[in-house]
Amino acid sequence: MASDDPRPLTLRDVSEASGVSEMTVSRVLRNRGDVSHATRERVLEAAKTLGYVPNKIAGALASQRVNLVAVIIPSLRNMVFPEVMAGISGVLENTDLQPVVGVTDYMPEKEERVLYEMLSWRPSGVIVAGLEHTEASIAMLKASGIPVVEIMDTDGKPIDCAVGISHRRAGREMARAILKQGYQRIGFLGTKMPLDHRARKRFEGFTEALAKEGVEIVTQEFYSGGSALAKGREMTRTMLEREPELDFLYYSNDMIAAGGLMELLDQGIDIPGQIGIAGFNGVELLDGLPRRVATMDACRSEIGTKAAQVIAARVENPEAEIERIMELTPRISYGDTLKRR
Amino acid sequence: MASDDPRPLTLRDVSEASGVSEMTVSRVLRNRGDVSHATRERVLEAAKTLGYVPNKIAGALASQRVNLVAVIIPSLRNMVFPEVMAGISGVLENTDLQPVVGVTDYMPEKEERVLYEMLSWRPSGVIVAGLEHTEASIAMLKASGIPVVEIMDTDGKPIDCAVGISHRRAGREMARAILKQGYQRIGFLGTKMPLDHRARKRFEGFTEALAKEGVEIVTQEFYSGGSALAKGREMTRTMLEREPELDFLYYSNDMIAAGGLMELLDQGIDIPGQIGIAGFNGVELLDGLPRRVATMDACRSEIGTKAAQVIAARVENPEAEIERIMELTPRISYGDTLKRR
DNA sequence: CTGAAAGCGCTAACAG
DNA sequence: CTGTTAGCGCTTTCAG
Repeated sequence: MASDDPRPLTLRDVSEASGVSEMTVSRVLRNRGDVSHATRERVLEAAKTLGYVPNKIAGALASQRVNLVAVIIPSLRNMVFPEVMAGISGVLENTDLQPVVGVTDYMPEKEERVLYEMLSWRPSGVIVAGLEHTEASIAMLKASGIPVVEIMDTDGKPIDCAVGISHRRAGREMARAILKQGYQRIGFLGTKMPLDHRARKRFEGFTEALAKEGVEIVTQEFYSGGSALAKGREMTRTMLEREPELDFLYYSNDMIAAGGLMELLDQGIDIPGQIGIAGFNGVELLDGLPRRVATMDACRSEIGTKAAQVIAARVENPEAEIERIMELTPRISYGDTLKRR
Repeated sequence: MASDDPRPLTLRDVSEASGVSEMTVSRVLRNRGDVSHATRERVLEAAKTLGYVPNKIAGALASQRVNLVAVIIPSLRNMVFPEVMAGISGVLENTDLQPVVGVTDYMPEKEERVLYEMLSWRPSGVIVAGLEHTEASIAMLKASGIPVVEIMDTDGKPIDCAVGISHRRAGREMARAILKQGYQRIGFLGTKMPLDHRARKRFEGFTEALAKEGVEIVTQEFYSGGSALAKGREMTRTMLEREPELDFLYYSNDMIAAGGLMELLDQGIDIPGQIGIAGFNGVELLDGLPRRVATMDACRSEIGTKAAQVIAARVENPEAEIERIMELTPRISYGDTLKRR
């Protein structure tokens, strides 16, 4: 323990120290209602010297208001989510709302637990990644009566409202861009994550758009765990050994694409002439690589920003109109690894 | 709103629905005290069909117990911190404690605000990065009467206790290793972050150990913002143009070291013969690079684990002995970029 | 095994 | 401008 005083300070202590009623002390500390300058100073002085920190638990219970926004995401290790968080924080910093993060590790049951835990603090709103949840999670969210924004994905039916991109469309567009440049023998490299619905949807959109042009993926490879860069490299090597005729590699994220780039360069393969590659996310990291890998921006920061704005607006005015689906449009960045005529 | 019922459910609703007193319902829901099987079933049934989520705010106020651990870190964008978080979560998942993250952006005043905000929820413990805090922050932590673990750094005086590594020592050891391999004309590349005390301490330890052998850094370069990989590359190019005679580059983190590696390889420089390089942190990302960059493990995960264990133990038993400074010992990984005789 | 009463520390709603 | 009175929804404590 940093101190041995067993009892934390209360409003009453400040009240006694300053000779002002608890109620007035409370007013001063919250900047609510009119308080004379003199009293205010006395209270502030007393609070400061005592080192009083208000008890939000009691405050929240009494006022029935909690300035917390629950943010539920699959992981913090994937840079995508910290970037979304940054967008959210940026907006909430200008309000009196505060984000609280929960991590699900892509597990629906864990999401359910985290959600239950979070909702039991009666937050003012929830931002949750994805549109796929357990029935119980959906029931809880619906019953909570607070604004819920599902983020990152718009391919599905939101509980309340959604901000994101269509991953199916993203996959389709990348497929079209690749075909348009004349690539024909395409391999896919991704994560072994049945529960990463967004990756799955991109894959589905991708194969679907290829199929429409009569093209099929030649081969595919999936990984899980480990350094994404190393895995991207390994999978690329394996895949090329098996299918030397490939002329394009589509990676489900930029990190493995970067690993693939390393491998191809090592092998002295001409990019994008002999083989083209593309990833997904538009991560900043790519900037320093020997080639600018083609990718598609996932609009991470905008999604965070928009989601937080929606929550803030709804908290401000619960009657506000709601737009069910806010779809952002990612753009392809061709870089140097997807040839352009 | 996901629902239009204005009033969230209370224990009383479950009590009425099940015909059992609120007190007994509370017992069932918390698994406390003996309740007959029959009553328990009735209560659980009622709670489930109603979709009741307990109100922790009220519970915490009444019981004077909050199962939250405040974790205060400078940033989520630097992979180091998510990894520490993972260590913390891993331990806390087996307790009834829950981490709540606050981000300071390396700003002492923001740390103070975040801390105030967090402490006002009366958490059971605090884990905070670094040993440098504002006076007010220190006062708050001391007055809180809860366990405080300062992490990542042990070069200084902890408020309560600390778990980390000595960055000064880390810098010194790397300097010795470099000198020992015969490198003499050394450049330093780092972040322009006066407030990143750990980076500063590493730098100080580094130059100090060089000085002891009569060696001085030939040149240095600092960056801020942008893609670390790209910056590492740029700084390296700039530095080599200015000082072509350099034979070693010490980078303050692995990302910029990786960027540097890219640049050196591009220029066809022999690594580690003509120029050796080293970074810091031991990030997983390095695994996929064309060369294994020399680095030093920052013990990120262990720090998180240990810190959480300390908190859990102290919450369990507030009288427990405390070890003021728990210093972990990072090891140099030579990789392929720091020659070994 | 179950229930009734009394708060936890704060704020809403009134009175002055 | 300041104070008083009732709770917020739960748990603690003590009686059955």
